[in-house]
Amino acid sequence: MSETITITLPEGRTKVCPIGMLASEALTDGQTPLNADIFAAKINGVCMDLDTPLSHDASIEPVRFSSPEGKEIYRHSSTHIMAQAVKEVFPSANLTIGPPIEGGFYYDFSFERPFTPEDLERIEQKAHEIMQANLPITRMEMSKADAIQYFAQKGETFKVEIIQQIEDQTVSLYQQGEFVDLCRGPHVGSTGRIKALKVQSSAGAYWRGDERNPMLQRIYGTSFPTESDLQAHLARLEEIKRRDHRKLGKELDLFSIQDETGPGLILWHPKGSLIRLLIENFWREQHVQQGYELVYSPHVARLDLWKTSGHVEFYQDSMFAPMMVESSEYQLKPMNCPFHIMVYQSHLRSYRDLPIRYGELGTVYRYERSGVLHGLMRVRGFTQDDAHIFCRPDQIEAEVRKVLDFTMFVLRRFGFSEFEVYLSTRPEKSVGSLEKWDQTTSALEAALKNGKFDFAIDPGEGVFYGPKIDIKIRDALGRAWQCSTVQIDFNNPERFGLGYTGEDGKAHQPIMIHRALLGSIERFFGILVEHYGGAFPLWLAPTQVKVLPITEKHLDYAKTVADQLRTSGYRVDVDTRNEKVGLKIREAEKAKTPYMFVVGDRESQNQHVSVRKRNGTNLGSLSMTEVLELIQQDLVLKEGPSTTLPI
RNA sequence: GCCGGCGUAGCUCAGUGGUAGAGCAGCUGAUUCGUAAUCAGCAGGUCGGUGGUUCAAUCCCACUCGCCGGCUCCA
Repeated sequence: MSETITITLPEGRTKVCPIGMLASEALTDGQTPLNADIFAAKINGVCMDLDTPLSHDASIEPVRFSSPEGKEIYRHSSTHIMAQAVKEVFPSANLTIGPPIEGGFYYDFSFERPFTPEDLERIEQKAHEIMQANLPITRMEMSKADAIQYFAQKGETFKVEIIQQIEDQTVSLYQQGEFVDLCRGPHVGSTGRIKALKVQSSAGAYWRGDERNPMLQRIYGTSFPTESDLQAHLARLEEIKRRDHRKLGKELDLFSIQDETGPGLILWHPKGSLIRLLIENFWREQHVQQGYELVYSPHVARLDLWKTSGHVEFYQDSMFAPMMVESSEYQLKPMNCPFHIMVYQSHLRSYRDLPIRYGELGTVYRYERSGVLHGLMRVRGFTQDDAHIFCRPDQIEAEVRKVLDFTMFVLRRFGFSEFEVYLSTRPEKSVGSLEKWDQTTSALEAALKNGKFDFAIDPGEGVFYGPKIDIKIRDALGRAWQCSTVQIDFNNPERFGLGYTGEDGKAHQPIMIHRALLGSIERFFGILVEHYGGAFPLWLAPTQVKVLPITEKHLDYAKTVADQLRTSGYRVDVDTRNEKVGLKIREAEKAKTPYMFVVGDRESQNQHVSVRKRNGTNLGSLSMTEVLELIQQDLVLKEGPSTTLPI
C-alpha cells in the first residue's frame, strides 16, 4: 500500500494526499480555512463527518446547507444541542429519538410532565449557551454490548431499546461536552457551527408513533446558518398563519363549521358557495369537453353494495355506522365508485364502447376521529371530483396520459405551476396477479415518460388493488399538497364481475381507473384560499368590482356603471352607504375585491370611472370602454404552456 | 381516540369567589366627504353545557361538547 491516496474533487480535479488526511483538509487547499457553509463531506457518495480521515482513493464533495443533506445534518446536530440543553435543565428527562424534519427538527423525551412555554425558553437559552461554548462534536464507535451497558447505566432505557434493534455489531455515538447520544451521524464539527436556533413548541407524541405506547414529550425547533435566515423562516410561518383558510374563511365570510351542525361538516356561506360554483362549473364544462359523461348517485345505499366492493371489509373504520331502513341496512356512502360500477353494469358493454368515463362531483361521508379534523382540509363530509374510467387493458396508457394532461391543464388554471409526480408500485399486501401489476405499472410508466413528466418512484406505496400516480402541487408559499391521484384497479371489476364483449365475441374484464384532479372540493378550496391569501383571481372573486360613489349624489351614476358591468357579465356591488370614500376603500380592500371604481363629480360628468386595484395601485380615470377592455384582459388567465387540450 | 392548551357580545380580546368590560360590527341621528377607519348616542352576554363545592361560581372541582397544536391516518 502506498503512502498517498488520490482524491477526486467535485469539478473532476484530483489531488494526491497523504493517507489519513481529513476530509475537511481535502476540501480546502490546505491554507485557506474551510468555507463556513460546508458542514460535512460526501465521500464516495456517502455523507461523512468533516474530520473523517481518508484512507483510500475516493471522490469527495462538500455538503452545504443549501442541499437537502446539508440541512439534515445541520438540523440533526441542532437537535442534539437542544437535547443536551434539555438534559442539562431537566436531568430526569430521558432521550428517545430526535430527527431532522422539513423546516427544522424535533426531539422526543420521556419526561414526567409536559414542557411549559417557560421550560422551552430555558431550554432555548441553554441551547444558545451550548452553541456559544463551541464544544467539539466527536464520533466514537462502541460494540453493541458496551453501548447497551453504557446507556443502561445512565438510565436511558429507550436508547437501550433502540440499540437492541440495530443489526450491526458496532454502533456509533456522538459526544459534545458531557452529552453523549447514540447516532449514526454525520454531524457538524462543533456546537458553535450552529449559528441560529429556535425552540418552537412542544406536543405529546407516542413512542414509535403507536398510541399503545407511552406518550412522550416532543419539542420542535428549527435552525439556520444565519440569524437573518432564521428570521425569514419565522416570518414565513407568520405568513402561513395569516393565510390560514380557517381565519380567512371567517374574515371573508366564505364558510363556517358550527358546533350545532357537527364537527367536520361544512356550511358554505354565499360567497364561498359562489366560488365553489365557479370551480364546479369550470370542472363540469371541461369534463364534458374531455369526453366524460357526468352522473349523479345517491348519498346512501344498501350496505350489501359495500360488502361487494370490499369497503365493509377493508374500510369499515372510516365509515359511519349503517342505519336500518325497513329491516335492511343502509350505508352513508364513503366512496362513489360502486355507483359508477352499477351504472356501467346497467347495460351489456362492447369493446367498442370503451373507454367509458363517468365523472361526478360526489359528496362522500367518512368517519374521521375527532382529533384529526382540520378546517376544510380534513372533514367528515366532502365532495370528490371523482371519475372512473372503464377501459380495455390496451387503453390504459393512453387514458392515463389523457388524465395526466388534463390534470395539468386544470391545475394551471387554478394558478399552480409547480408539480411533483410520483409513481407508486405494488405494496406488500396486494391483490391480483404479478402479471397484471407489471402490465399496468409499465403502462403508467410509459404514460409518464411519453408525456415527458419528471417523476419519482415510490416503491411499495401503491394501493392494494393497483399501482397509482399521485401529483403534488406547490402553493405560493412553497408548500406541497397532494390533490390529484390516478389509480389502476383490477380488483373491483373482479368483485362486481364487470365485463364487456370483445372483438372475439367472448367476455372480457375491463380495467377501472379511479381518478381525482382536485381531490376534495373542500380541501382544494382551502388550499386555494391559502395559495391566494384570500385574494382570488378575477374569475373566482365573489365580487369582481365594487363601485364606490363619493357622496350620495353620485349614487345614480354609480348604479348606471354597475348596470353596464352586469350587462357585460361581471359580478358588481355598489357601496350605497353614506360613508366617506376612504372607509369604503378600506372595506373593499379588506374584502379583497379585485377592482374598486370610485365615482364622483369628475367621473359622472365625462362618463368615466376612477380605477383602483386591490393591491393599492391607482390606474386613474378611464372611460367605460377602456375599463371593460381592461378587466376583460384580466379575465384571460395566466396559464402554463398548454392552454388548450386535444379532445 | 390519546397528550397539552383554550372556550366571556356577531368578530377580536380584557377581567374578577359577591351574577361582567373595551374596540370593531349592528341600530338611531348628525356629517355630503376624492383613494385603507367622520362624529355622537343607543342596544347587545343564562361568561360552551351539565353536575358539584360554597352563604355566594363566569372564576374552584368533576364530567361533557367543541376548537387549537401535535401523535396516527389520509383526500
